[in-house]
Amino acid sequence: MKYPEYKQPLNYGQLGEDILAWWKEHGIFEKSVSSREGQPTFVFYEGPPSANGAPGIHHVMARTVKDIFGRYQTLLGKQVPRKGGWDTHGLPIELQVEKELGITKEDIGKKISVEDYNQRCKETVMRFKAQWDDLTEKMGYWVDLNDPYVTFEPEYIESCWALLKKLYDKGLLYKGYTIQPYSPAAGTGLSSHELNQPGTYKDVKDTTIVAEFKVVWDEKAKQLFAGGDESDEIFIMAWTTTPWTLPANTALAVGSKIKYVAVNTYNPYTLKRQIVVLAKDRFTSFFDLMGMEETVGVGSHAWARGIDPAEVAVGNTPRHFLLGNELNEDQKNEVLAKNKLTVWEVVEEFTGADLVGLHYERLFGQEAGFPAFEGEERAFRVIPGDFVTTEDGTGIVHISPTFGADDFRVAQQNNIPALMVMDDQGKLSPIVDRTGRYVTQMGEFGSRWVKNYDGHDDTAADYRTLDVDISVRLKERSRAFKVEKYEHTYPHCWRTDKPVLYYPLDSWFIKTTAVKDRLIELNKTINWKPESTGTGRFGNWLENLVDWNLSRSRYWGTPLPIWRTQDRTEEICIGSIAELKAEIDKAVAAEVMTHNPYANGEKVDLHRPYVDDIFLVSPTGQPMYREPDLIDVWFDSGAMPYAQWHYPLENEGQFQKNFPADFIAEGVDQTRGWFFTLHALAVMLEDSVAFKNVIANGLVLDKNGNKMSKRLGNAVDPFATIKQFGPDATRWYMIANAPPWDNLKFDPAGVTEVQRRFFGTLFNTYSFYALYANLDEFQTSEFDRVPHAELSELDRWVLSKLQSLIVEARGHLDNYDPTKAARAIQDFVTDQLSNWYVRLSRRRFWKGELTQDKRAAFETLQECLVVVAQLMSPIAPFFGEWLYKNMTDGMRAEAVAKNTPLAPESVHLTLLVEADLARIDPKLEERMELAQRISSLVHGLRKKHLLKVRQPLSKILIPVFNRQEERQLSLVSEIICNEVNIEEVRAVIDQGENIIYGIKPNYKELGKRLGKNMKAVASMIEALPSEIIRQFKESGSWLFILDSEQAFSIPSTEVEFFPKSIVGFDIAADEKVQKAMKAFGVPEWRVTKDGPLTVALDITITKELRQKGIARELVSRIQNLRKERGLNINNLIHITLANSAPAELHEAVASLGSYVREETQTLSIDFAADVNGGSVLEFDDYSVPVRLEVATA
RNA sequence: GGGCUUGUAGCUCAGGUGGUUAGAGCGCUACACUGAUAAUGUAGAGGUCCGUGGUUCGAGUCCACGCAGGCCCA
Repeated sequence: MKYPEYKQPLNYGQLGEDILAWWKEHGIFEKSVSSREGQPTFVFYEGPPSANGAPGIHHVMARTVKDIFGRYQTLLGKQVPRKGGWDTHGLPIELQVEKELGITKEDIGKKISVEDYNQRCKETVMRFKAQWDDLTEKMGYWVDLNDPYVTFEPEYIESCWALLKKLYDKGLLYKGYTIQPYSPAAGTGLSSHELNQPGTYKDVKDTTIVAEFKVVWDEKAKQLFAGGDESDEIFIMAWTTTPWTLPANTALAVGSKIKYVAVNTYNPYTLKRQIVVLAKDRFTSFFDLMGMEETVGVGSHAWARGIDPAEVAVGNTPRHFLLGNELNEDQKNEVLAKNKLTVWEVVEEFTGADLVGLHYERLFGQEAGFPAFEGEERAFRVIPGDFVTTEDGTGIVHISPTFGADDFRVAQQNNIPALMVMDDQGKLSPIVDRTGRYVTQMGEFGSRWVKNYDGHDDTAADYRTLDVDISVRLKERSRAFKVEKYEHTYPHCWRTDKPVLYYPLDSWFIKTTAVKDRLIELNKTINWKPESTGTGRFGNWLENLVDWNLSRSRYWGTPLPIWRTQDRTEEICIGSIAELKAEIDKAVAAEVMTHNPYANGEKVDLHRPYVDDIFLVSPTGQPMYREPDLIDVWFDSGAMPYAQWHYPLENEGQFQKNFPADFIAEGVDQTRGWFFTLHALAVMLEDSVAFKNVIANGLVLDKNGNKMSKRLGNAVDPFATIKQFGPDATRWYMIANAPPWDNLKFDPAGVTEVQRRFFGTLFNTYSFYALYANLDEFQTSEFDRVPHAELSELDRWVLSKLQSLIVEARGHLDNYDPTKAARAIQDFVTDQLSNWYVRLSRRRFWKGELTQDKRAAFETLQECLVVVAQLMSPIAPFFGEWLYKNMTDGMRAEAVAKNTPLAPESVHLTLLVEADLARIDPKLEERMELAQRISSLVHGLRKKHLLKVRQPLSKILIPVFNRQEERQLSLVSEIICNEVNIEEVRAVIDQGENIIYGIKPNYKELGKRLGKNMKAVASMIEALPSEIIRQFKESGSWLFILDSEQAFSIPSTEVEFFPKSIVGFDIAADEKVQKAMKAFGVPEWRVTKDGPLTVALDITITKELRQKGIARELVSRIQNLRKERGLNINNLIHITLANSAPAELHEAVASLGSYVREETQTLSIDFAADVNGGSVLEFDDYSVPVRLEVATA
């Protein structure tokens, strides 16, 4: 059986399709799982994509990463089940449906029933499934598409319910509130989508206030204001555009790194002396520098004309000597002469972190008739807030946890209570009710509207907003620093045009904070690629964890399985369909429901609206209604380890076997999505990680680094790409070009390059092998091979490199670094295998009979190709398969009969070779590298001095340091000779005085020991004359005296010696001198060096060499002629050259004719007067007519 | 605004623990080679290693502060 041969260029797209068809026909994917039955499992979780849009090129990237490790682990012998999945719920689908129907959320239940709406969602969500499946196949992503989990199926939802109930039973599911945009006028919450409608943000003029919060003079305050005492009234200033939230204030937030100052000054309204605290950067917004230009700091001060500091100096501590407590009328006018305060003195400076922990007095306390509240003792503290800036205000933010999302979050993190009061029904509520007015308990402001929600004529002269009244009260009490109208943009309800409030609305939560420490602890056991995503992005997220808000007020999703009585005293969490049915039966019995809709085994749909029509009955006989929320879709996907098996309702064994995952991979944008929900649920439900290894891959951008979008037209079509370049080049490019976790700039030119450089080279190498193996009708066998010890130096070298490659590639893949693996494979194939091994071995493949040496060459190359096929197959599954099959199909029958490693019909069913460490020979690899470097240097010399490679030269001379190096060199000298066409490599060993050395300090060693004296000593070393260098080298150390003071003995290990010249010729010698010497028969040398390696080339061309050169020229010309004529490699020919050829050609044929004939498959070379009808051979200096005749066989 | 991340040749990327000449591939230019030939070899041009400070005898590498791009969060 012959090795298949192919025409150039290979059609890679077609190759992909052919292999795909073959896989399908032979069920290779199924076999790759079933053939590993009983072996250890490698668990992989598929992060479910949503099929409501067409797949893009970035999906090819993400799925290549996933696919690589499934295939790789299969090669290692593990069983890798890959259950596919679809994410089907969520807002994007709802929005798409609404867009297509031309409706809004408002219309649901009116223009369209919830039932029809959800039906439409269900149809929409799988619309692109066929395209997805198609891409999955074509790109070679192996995942089970026949039995995927689908999140909208009743069994899946039921599992989610069961898990929710588990959490509920553990007390981890509770109802609380979050701060959301709320329209009191419409009485409804607004989604961020609604808030982003055009025209909702409007410019409005509001009363704003810089309020003053009085610091409590406790230990912390004493520490911070060391120079002050209790009589100094110290205030923290905070600005707000919503003064109505001030009575709900419970904390003040500062930026930890922001600098703050305390300023001794006067209250602008009451003119009482006071110390105020604000951000240093905001100082000049409130205080006039009075002509000072320097930056303010402690001790900076200014006072207005007419105020003599001595006159007012009655302060009782040294810090306050400038300002007195009272001002006379003139002074008051001075202080207020400008919009900013003109009398001030900076007394302290600190960072926000210093301020944290200060206590202050409640602005509207019980003494003023405002209500007490729960947790009050924990309130009124300064806390850090990451959102604090110094762009406006005072650099200190007033926190009211009930009326701001940041406020709420930062309060929760710092254990700050919200100010809640009991409403009429005995329920805790914020100080503003749902209609937008203060609750009655709010003292003098009770029942006031916080904004104009009741339709007052706000242009009337007597109209006073609550904001204004609160500000007036604060001014009177010396608690206001600045009150002014301020224009800013503020969101408004798109339906009522009234201002939106940020308001606490009911929500269900999972108490993730209860397991925060465990989440953090277990996260540390996860192998994140890249590590920084785990420690940084994910780790920080866990450190700042808040409870998981599950509630979504939507239609298409998993409903919350909780039913409650109207008075909220009784509730039930349903954990299964069976339980639901049982509860319905009870409800029917109690006549809460008329009948059980599931009684007769009808198909259960747990979506809305069906579940909303189910009413249950409480133990006390009250009817119970379902909490109307849906749950966060991220719960769906985070629940897939359980719900994909319908666990915990069944399949416990399946679940246990597949939990946790060994490996998952998704985009880095999933960090707080899927990665988190998987982790959170696993920790809460199983006290375990959900995945042990994870790759968080980056984005795929266009070639200019811009995000791809259909709108911009720069999106790359994955189908077209795969068709054009084939799946393998596409995958290989994506993996080899940049690590998956970096963003990839997708440039089709890069795919072309990969195709040419890597796949093209590999294909050429295969074609080369196939061509000559077929000519010799050679077929490798797994047995009966040339013993390793009898292989040539080059064979053993490439096999050593191959073993090193196996070690390296496996190591990288074990470490989840496919990029390094791909690059290592690529470098081996292009640089080592093709450009060195094959190039230098070509003759062995085509020359003569099938000798042992030729067999050795075939077997070596065969082994390399088969191993490369295996190693590359996880990344380039189609080409790897193609190469494997081409290389081994002819051996299959025997392999199957003897059950050898090559028995599997597909590379993806094989077991990956282990490196044979005994075949790794570091010395051999080292000397081959030496040969490569020397060859490169000689090529360089030839090029520089216009000496064609075809012209043989007699020798090169290489100085070596010792016998060991000499031996290394001698072992590869033949290879060097062949490669650069010279006849001898001569090593010159240091024997006495024949080599002159240069010297270079080893800065690393020297610097370590000498420190700052290093430079001086180094320059002394460099200045050493060559006689001293020789003595230094021989004695092993040398003494250097610095400034006649310090002596340093430098051992030879701290310097490097290198051969500078060899006695007999000199690197530095002028070429003219050399030419003169040539006249006296001295060989002419050309010398070059690279680091410690020096090469001298004898460029003398003797008559004999000249003849050999001509013979080679002749061979080359005849070969060209053969090719021109389209002759086959095994055609024999006769050559007739014109008599007119120069004498040297006659002589060359006479002396080297047999060599020429052998090289060119020529039976005879003759000279004749007449070669009519022939061609012309063009030599450098002349041309010769020639006639070529094909010998008849 | 915060967290994370990236910034090295025209382009895509390498550059353990700091060490004095910063590399590769592609592209470009020139030359060479020619039974793997739409391949290959050699050489050349091409760099403020994002910037500014600092640590150090010595910084692409370590530290601080910035700038620019990206992602997530607000």
